Amino acid sequence: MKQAFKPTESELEILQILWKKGAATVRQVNDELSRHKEVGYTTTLKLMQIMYEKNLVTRTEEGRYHIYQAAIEEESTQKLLLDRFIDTTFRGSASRMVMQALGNQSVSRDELDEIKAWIETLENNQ
Amino acid sequence: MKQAFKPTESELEILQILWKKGAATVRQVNDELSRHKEVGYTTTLKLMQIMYEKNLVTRTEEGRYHIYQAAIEEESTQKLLLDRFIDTTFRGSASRMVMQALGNQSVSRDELDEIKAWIETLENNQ
DNA sequence: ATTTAATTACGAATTTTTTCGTAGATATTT
DNA sequence: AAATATCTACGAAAAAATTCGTAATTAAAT
Repeated sequence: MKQAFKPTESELEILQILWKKGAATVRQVNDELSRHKEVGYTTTLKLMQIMYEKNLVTRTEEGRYHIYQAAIEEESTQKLLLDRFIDTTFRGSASRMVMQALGNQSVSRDELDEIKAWIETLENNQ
Repeated sequence: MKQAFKPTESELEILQILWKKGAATVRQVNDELSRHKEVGYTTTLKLMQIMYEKNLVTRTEEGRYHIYQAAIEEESTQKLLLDRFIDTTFRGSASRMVMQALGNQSVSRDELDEIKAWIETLENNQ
């Protein structure tokens, strides 16, 4: 399945919630969104309808509700966006980006160890 | 220095070129852009004029030309955008993002070693 | 000196993204 | 059963981002 599109920022926020919850109604998504910003119910609804048209999400009718699910995988979407991001922001250099990210103290020692182990795995498989 | 804005995608492309070249005319930027996509001279010009108004770039008049330079630093801009990107795309987990990035074979063995060394430096300084 | 070419300014058109009001349908409560 | 609440559909407005045509200016070429 091809992914012709880039989800917009708002769409991505919604996808995140769906990825986390697995499935949700518009109401649930909107409640979740509302924890971080002001956003009207119909705004979220409309966005999710558009995403449905774009095949970014699927939905099933459950009585009078629509239950939505993400139609694209979290991992492959992340990969797609990551590639694009590295291109546009780091002139294509993944390693420079990684080193920046690691410097930003948001990464704990345990995580650093985990990453180091991961690098070693990669090196051994090459 | 705070950066209230997010440069748009198009603006970022232009900033990249300015960061690389140090300084450039609209013509030079447009030529560079044209290597990857179709884009009219006046389009680039307009974008750069807008960026000038937003103080994303500075310019000096050199005879009849305008010489443009980036007004914001590459590193701090990258940091800002990276943080935002990790938030929106990786639910805030830098390490997950890094591991994705490293898996995407765009990183050579040398770079992996470099990153490993960098991690060790970080760990020793903690 | 005229013509040609290159540059900037300006304004507007176009496209994309985001937001929201209104109406109709269905359930829930009183 | 009337009133109230909740949900979806639809359409349009608003905001943001992108593209480009035209005109004015200046330099370069003939």
